[in-house]
Amino acid sequence: MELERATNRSVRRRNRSALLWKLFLDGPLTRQDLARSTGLSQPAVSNVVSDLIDEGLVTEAGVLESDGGRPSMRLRIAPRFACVAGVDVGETRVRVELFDFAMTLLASVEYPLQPGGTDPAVVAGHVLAGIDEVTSRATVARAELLGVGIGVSGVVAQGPEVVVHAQTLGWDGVPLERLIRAGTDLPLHIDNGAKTLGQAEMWFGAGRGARHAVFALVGSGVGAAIVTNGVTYRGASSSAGEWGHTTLVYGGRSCRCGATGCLEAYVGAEGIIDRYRQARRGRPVPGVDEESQLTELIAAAESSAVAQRVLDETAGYLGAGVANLINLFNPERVVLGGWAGMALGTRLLPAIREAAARQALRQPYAQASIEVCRLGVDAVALGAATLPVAGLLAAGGTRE
Amino acid sequence: MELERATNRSVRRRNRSALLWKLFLDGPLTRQDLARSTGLSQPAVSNVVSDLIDEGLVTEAGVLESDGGRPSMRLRIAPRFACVAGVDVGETRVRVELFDFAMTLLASVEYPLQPGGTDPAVVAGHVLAGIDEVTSRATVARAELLGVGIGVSGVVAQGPEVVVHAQTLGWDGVPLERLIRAGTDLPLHIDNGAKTLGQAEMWFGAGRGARHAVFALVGSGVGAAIVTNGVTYRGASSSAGEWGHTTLVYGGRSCRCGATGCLEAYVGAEGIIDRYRQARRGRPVPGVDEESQLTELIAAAESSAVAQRVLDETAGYLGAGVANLINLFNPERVVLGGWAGMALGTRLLPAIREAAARQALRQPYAQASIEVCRLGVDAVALGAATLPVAGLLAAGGTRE
DNA sequence: CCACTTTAATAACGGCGTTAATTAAGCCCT
DNA sequence: AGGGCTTAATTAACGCCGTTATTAAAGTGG
Repeated sequence: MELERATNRSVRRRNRSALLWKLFLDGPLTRQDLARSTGLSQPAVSNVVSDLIDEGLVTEAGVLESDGGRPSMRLRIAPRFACVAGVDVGETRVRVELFDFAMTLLASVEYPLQPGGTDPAVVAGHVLAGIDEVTSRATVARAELLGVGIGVSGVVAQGPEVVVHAQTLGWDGVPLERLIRAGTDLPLHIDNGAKTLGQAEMWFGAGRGARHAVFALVGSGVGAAIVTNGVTYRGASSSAGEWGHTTLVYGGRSCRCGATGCLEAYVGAEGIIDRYRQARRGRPVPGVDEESQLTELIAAAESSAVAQRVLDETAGYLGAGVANLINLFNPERVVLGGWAGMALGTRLLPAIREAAARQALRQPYAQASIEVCRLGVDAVALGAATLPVAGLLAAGGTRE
Repeated sequence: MELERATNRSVRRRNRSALLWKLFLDGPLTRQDLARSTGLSQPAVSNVVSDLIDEGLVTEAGVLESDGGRPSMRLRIAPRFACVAGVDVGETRVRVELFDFAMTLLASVEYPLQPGGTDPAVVAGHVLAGIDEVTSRATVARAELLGVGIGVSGVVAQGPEVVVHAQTLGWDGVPLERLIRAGTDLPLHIDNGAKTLGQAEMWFGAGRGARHAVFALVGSGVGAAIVTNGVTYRGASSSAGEWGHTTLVYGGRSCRCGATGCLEAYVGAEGIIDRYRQARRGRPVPGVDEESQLTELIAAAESSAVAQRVLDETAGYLGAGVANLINLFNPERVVLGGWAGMALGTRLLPAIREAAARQALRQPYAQASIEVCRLGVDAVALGAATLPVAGLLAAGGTRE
């Protein structure tokens, strides 16, 4: 347990934080709303709010209509208070986006990556160039930039210095933080891309309002973000949620991670396409890349029994994988995302639910709804950008 | 996020809680120790401590030697402050234990259960009778009893009223809380037995000092307790950690839960023995119950290649199951427990580690140590008894 | 017995939320 | 237009509680 000590000042910090979170997620709200929902007294709310307004974190935004009685003032997070950058280091591209404090997109750039091995220094260069690019396009000064959040598709090990392991990028122990730090002194928040996407869905998408949710991301790789008690679960070294490499078929297909029977080897885009190829007795699947091949498979399922069977099997594997998440985490919500997950989701959702119902225990299954994500793949950058914001809100709006 | 408001009073409650936890887990300690470790000023510590002493929660316990300077006073949780009862509702017995506030065992009783279907009312009766029995044996008055913690082997769904689903007991939706509540007005804390055992190991056993740990329990059934950030993770309806019914062998052996390929069907005692029986071409395994049959199997492995192979396979399955926990939770520690887990553990640990290393991702695997539990099977009751204590400590020592 | 050291307790101070009482700012009705 | 009513926001008095600075207590060693 090991609680931290509390002082009188920490009371204020905590209440500032509570009001800021509330306004950020549910705003605009009136002082009365805040008092009611937090349980604070009205004077306390007024006091804190007036500080927040003075500091530019919050602004008044028009009065509400009233039918008798003084009309109440709507309060909201000040969009102009600061900006944040969000970066998506994906398998095929680096995408940098700039947001204001209300998470409105101000500008974005994208740098394609060569498939296969990618030089970490090149990626770091793209990140730095991207930040320069979006800030200059939106004419945002360095001082207005609160921080940079970076979502990387791979295992992001937090420690004294963030180190990234990403098989699909050919990275093993890349000190990405150090590489980027060399070019900027902005606060950096580096995290796994699945986790940042989960964060985005949590705040603005299918996760809103849930305390316990699991975001199952299916793309070329397979990962998950686990939100427990409203907070992304990271584990000892921040690599929790590696769902794709859990064993689903003991002794089964070999996976690029070196193990056998991993979920990813069955329901990752590559695995699906490879199973389809095998079902076609080795005939290659038409399409220039995995994305078009998967589209081809889904289209073929309308007429081809073989394609249909492959999809059915995919739903079975995916459903069992989801059932494992439900049994282990007992979430209120399971959200299916990732580009392949979205492509499959709408079509396979009933079959996935059915398979999950078969494999999960009844009680936790009944507690969980299984849905498709709302925000799409670009949400990795949005979620990454929430990291500095979350840090500031949690600290009560004071940059330490 | 939704933080709770903070008031001046909550500062004191929080600091009381911090000092109590510290004393409870690491005591005895001096006021100076407390000030140093919590960061509170010395007067604040003295102030709070003097309240706690007045209220009987803490006692002074002798002075420390000094070589110059006033010797400091050792402080400890007062063992006589209150008592707690811990109950283990297992598959074969109900065990009730009574502890003082320092978790020293004062008395215990055990009531055997008929194998197969068990009447919930009978169990509730045993619990109530057990509480009467241990309190009268230890001559503890009702008012001294802080509460009762109950660990049940099954899914314990927290809600407005606790409901238990336990296949091995033949229970489906049993309102155990209501049944027990009918016979007592003591504060009741009902939880899954694996979780209470994990709690016990966390405070007094193999989990001490870890922030992120997973307790893998293997008995007749298979379960897990997941501790994240020092707190047992419960999920939306408190049924998180149902590791035994995660799919490990897609389409594999059928499990008593109705699904196929569950981990429990392979490494639960029943599953192991059944696999051994099959390997012996159907010849039954000698032994009157699962426990002796498993012992027989382990003994046979010394000379029999068949038995050896069954154990090796068990280690493989178990290792893969542990690898899944490591990939998903990224714990510092994985603790293997349960009666079958302990019987197998010492012998199979190297093979389990090896299998886990094969199936888990390298980075999270390297973060996790895999160990055997320290406290044994009776720790379910001990862990259950910690529940009322944890509640009191978290509330700063005030019964709400 | 006195100098020195370390622990524990007081005292003065300041931050902050709470309740109760005002003040502000609108609607409605005559 | 202007009182009466309602709701929002601010001000005032009060009390809790941790902090720093100071003093008292309780030892050792020469």
